[in-house]
Order: sequence, then C-alpha cells, then structure tokens
Amino acid sequence: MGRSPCCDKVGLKKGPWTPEEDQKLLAYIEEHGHGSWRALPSKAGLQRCGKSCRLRWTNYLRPDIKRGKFSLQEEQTIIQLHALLGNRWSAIATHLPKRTDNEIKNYWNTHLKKRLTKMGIDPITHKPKNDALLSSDGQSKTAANLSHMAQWESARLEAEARLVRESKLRSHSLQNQLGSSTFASSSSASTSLLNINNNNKQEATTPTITTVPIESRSLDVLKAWNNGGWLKSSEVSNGVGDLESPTSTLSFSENAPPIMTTTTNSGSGGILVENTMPMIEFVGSSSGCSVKEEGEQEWKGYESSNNLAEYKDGIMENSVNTFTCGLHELTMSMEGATTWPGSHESLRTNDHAIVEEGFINLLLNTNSGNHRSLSEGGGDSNNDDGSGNGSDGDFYEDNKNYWNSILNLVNSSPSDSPMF
DNA sequence: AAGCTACTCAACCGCAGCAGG
DNA sequence: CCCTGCTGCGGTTGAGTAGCT
Repeated sequence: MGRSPCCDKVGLKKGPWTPEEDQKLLAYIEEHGHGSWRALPSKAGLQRCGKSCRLRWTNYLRPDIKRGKFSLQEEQTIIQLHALLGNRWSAIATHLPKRTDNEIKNYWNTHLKKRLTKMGIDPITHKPKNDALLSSDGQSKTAANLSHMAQWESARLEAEARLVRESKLRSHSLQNQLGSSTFASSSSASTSLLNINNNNKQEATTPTITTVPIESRSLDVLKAWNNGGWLKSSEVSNGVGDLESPTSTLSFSENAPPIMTTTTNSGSGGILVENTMPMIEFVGSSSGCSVKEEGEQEWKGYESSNNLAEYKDGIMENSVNTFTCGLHELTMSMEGATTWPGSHESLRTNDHAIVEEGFINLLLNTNSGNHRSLSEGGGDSNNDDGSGNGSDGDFYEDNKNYWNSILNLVNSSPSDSPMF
C-alpha cells in the first residue's frame, strides 16, 4: 500500500551504517554540503537512498550534535515543552540545542513517558492520572482530543504570530520614521505576545524592542520532578501561594480596555460557561514591557461531555478566533492594512484592539476540559470559600503552576529559537 | 554459561506539505 | 490547476545490549 519505500530500489543498502559509509558521507558533506539529498548518495559513492543519508546526517553525523545522557534541565525542558506542544518533536528540539528530534522522541518514549506514568501523570494530557480515571466514561479521550486541539492551535498560532512578527518587522522601519508612541506600544505588545507563545528570535532588526521575560513566579515544576513526584504546590514552593494563574486575557493596557469575561450560553443545553479570565497585562513601552496579572478564574456548571463539546466548539473556537482577531488588529494597527489568511472579520468585536484571551489561557482551559473543571479548585462558584476539596485546590494549583512553569520556560528559551 | 526478558536507540516507513514545471 | 519530486516530520520497528534468573 502507498508508495513503495525509496530504498527498495535495487542495490541500495539498508540497516546500520558502517564507519566507512559515515566517513564517505561526512567527507562529501563537508566538502560540498548536502545539496540535494536525492542526488547525494551517488555523488558520494554511497549505496544508500538520499533519505537514509539525510537521516544519518541529521541524527548522527552532524557536528553540532550533543550525545549522551540528557541533563535534568533538558528533561524538564522536554516535559514542559511536550505539555505545551505535544508530540511535535522538531519544535521541541529547537529549544534543546544540539539534540535531535529523534533523540528527544526516543528519550521521551523510553524514559520520560514511563517516569511520568509512574508518577501518576498522564503523559498525553500531563494531568494526574486519577483525574483521567474520574472521567472514565470516555471523557479522558475527550481530554486527549482537546489536548490535540491545543496542539493544533499552537501550530496555528505559531503561524499567526509569525505573521504578526513579520508585520512588526516591516512596521519597525515605519515606526522609526514616525516615532509614534502608539506605534511603539503596539510593537511592544505584539512582542510580548510572541514571547508568551514561543519566545522566538528577537531579530537584530528590532533593536528598540526589548522584552522583559515574565518574571518567574511559579511553582517550579522542576522541583516536583526532582522530588520524584507531583507534589502539592504548597509543598514545593513556599511563598508562591499567592500566585495567579498564568492563563491570561492578554491585554495591552495602553490603548485598550481589557475584556475579562467571556460568557457562553450554549442554548438548549442551558450550560453557561462563564470565564472571568485572569489578565496578564502588558505594559507596553518603546523599550520593553512588563507583565502583571490580575483577576481570577471562575467557572460554572460545566459537566457533561456534551457540554464539553459545546465548550470546545463554542468557547474554545471563539477564544481562539478572538485571540487571533486581537493579533489581527494589532497587526492592522501597526500596518494599516494586512492581508490575513482566513479573515476573522466577522468575529471582530467593536473597535477594541484587544486580545481577549491568550493561547496559554486557552491551553489551560483546554486542560481543564475533562470533566473536572478548574472551577473546582480556583474561584469556583460551587466552592466559593475555597476551603472545599483540598485536592481539587491542589489540582488547580498544580495545573496553573504547571502552565506557569511552561510559560516561563518558553519565555526564557533561547532567543535564537527557530520555532517561528 | 545459557536462556530469557526488558530496554535502548538507530534506522526505516509512510504521510503531508511545499515548490517547481 | 494539476502533477511530480523532494524534504521534513512523527510513528514504528528491530538489532543490539544489559540485566536477571
């Protein structure tokens, strides 16, 4: 079925590479570069297919590859990025210099996945296992699906953020000409946004836009990891109990009032999901930005899988759309006119150049999607005094700290990440 | 020492996306 | 617009190795 393997061609060798073959490949690439992989084997005198050569080079022979044991730091990075990006190994690898996606993938499958499972963490959803069990009637599947949706959305947002960045870069020269403060603020805002999502290359062409990383205020997932278990946040991070969720309504404070509440009425089902979003406020300036958080999350009556689906189709879709609308409008404000693939014009809300919800927020909400809502632990209307179920509170804390940590990681990741 | 099992990781496979004709 | 070829990516395999009985 499908296309026949490229190495089925007569005479082409498969299997482990010999030192001689390595030498030939290495010598050829050092001298000529790889050029077309298809053509390389014959030129280099190898009885291999181009694909095999490329794989050998990228996964083994490349000089900038670090081999050997993964450090604790690397492990933590992988886990956190996997929580954020899913099985997008190449994207994860961009945050781990000198490690290949294949190596990371192998390491995840053989070590980290097992370890997480042992710790009672679902390696797919990155949530406590018993939580998945609580929603045994197929909702763990839903959670996994939502997780995949989150992955999909992250990819999509990468693309959209890329567009914003390109717009920003293009607008930068104009900014220099105009010296507009509004402009500067918008630029900073979008920079912050980009950093929230992935902290990508801060290009040399944007010298006036510097980014202040979101200050580290989270439970360090590392600690939980180091302690060999997913400890309660209070156990591992004294003094951070007042942390707010990183889930965010991204608000660019200078020109736009934040929208902090999203209310969705699902119609006949009668479910009301009210999401009073915490806010990350980006205080834009021409030289940088700072971030502060406000607000709290409130969730109401969100129980059945049907409702979950509605949540998925409603809130999630809307939040993503409005989020990207925000990006869009930022871009528009910077550029005046930008062609935006799959325009969200119909979803734009009034004239506010606002990003209603951030992607991290979306992710966190998504993670809450398997029956057990965040409301149970944080600012729940059913648990108003917050003194109710302690484990739920811990769950909420863990969850938000977990994402906090991921957020921090992404923000502190190498600035030359080629993610975008 | 032999046999078995579990584990590791290099390599393969097939699909998807993109570019060029 | 369609076709074809190339490349990159993620999932999977299986040979080699380590550990245990």
